Amino acid sequence: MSKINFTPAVPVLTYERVVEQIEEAILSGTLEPGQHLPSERELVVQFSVSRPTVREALRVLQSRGLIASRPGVRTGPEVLPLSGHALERSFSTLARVAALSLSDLVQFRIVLESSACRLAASLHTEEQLETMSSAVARMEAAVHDADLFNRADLDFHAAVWEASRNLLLQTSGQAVSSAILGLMNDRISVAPDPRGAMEESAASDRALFEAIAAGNSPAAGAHAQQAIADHFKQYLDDRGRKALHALATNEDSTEHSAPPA
Amino acid sequence: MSKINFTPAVPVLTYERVVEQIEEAILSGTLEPGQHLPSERELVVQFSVSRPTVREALRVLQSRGLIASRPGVRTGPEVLPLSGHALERSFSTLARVAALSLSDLVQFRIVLESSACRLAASLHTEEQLETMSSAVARMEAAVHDADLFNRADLDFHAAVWEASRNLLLQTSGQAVSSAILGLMNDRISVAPDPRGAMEESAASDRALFEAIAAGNSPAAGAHAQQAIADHFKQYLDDRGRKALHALATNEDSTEHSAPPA
DNA sequence: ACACGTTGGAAGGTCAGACCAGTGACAAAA
DNA sequence: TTTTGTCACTGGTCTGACCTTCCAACGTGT
Repeated sequence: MSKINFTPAVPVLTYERVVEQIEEAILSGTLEPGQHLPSERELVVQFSVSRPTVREALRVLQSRGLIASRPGVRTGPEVLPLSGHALERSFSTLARVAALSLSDLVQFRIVLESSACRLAASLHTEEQLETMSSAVARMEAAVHDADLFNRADLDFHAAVWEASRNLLLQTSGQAVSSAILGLMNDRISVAPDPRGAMEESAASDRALFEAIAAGNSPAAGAHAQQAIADHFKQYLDDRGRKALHALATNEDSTEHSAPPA
Repeated sequence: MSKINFTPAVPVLTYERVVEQIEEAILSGTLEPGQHLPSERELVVQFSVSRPTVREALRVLQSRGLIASRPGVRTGPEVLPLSGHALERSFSTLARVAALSLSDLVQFRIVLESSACRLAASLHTEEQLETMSSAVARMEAAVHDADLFNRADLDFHAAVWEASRNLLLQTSGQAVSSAILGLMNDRISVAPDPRGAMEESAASDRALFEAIAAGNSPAAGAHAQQAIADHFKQYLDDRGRKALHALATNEDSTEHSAPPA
């Protein structure tokens, strides 16, 4: 009556064991970002495997964004700081294959960013508020220069993400934003009315900033949702628009300060 | 004074070009899940590169969850259906390194799952409602059997994710849930009071189900948030608890139906 | 005619050894 | 001191080989 459950005796691939050991060393902090792995030939000796095996392992780690290697550098492959790069690629891949899901992607971003804004309103520091304030000011001053404007816009949103104090939310949000940008660039390239769009965008970011600064979480969340929905409305399908009502914080909370039409 | 700008003549790695071509074929649908790539030796001929190069490319695609290869099979590497596996790994990796972020992970799940419940309340189909209903009933009938109970619990949540009608939300949510489970297993293994916990869990899922069935999005979102916060309260840090108030739908919307204490 | 064991070839996994094109530190030359 | 050239070593790629595993076709025996 003993409940022994034998586990399948799956063969363990050699390169996988190399991956595991190196990954463990990186994730556990034994190898910190900026440090370097031994050279491939040295790893061959240490793991007692052949160079192709080591290289396959390094390729896998590379594709996971954990290391980077360049030919000629004498210090060996470098351990990278952990980034959302792999996460972003996963989002893009999923978005591309899941049929017609730019709408889903936008909806997802609304969920993430409005939550981040709620959190930011509640948890922000003075310093982060400074950063946001300066970024919004730079946006308003740069409606004539799309390049400067976009940079300030990115800075503002980055500050909001950071103020949410949730690294996972921050990384996922930025990854999904990048994924949206990437897919949009594949379909449409220019905005019809740059100047007007920038002014609208700056105004909505200003309103969002003030809600965050005031610590008004529901208003901040509502503003973020409205801003994203306006900005990407051409990409939302019927279901996406219907979903907005379900996501609205409460029956009428989006109306206590009308955003610019 | 001409403005010629030479672009950097970066070397393009051979295996990367192989990856790009195969990935493009898969993502564009030319190669569908279940189909097979040519064998490694055949790819060597088609790409005019050596076998190690082909193998490195295949390893990368494999680590991205796009293909799978087994020795001996005569049909070549198989194209896999796209899954959130890579996404889940990304979440787990991020969660593991971002210091002490089980709290962040739980917070993130609250954001995703409460949004999914809001959407599910608004967009569910009759069939999905059936599935949820049956799953909740099975949970209530299985408080004596942890195994059966957990399976029904998973079924219920899977149905909710599916009813959100957002594949990205669904995949991310399930990925983050799996990541939480994985990390919890590393830290603590048994619940102190299985029976009581199961009854509580069943009751809160029942309440959640009724809110969804009634199409009450705010209530569904609030129930989900409360349920997850209760279930993982031991993993939430101070900031996480404070954040709950910011995420609460509105000043008092969580109180119009008191969840079980 | 059917079922069953055998077997050969093809697949992926691994290895050893080699060459090339970069890199970077150091020494020689201006 | 600054520039230039050298050279050892790196990663990128290739060749060719061997092993184990798998599967399909074959040839048995019933």
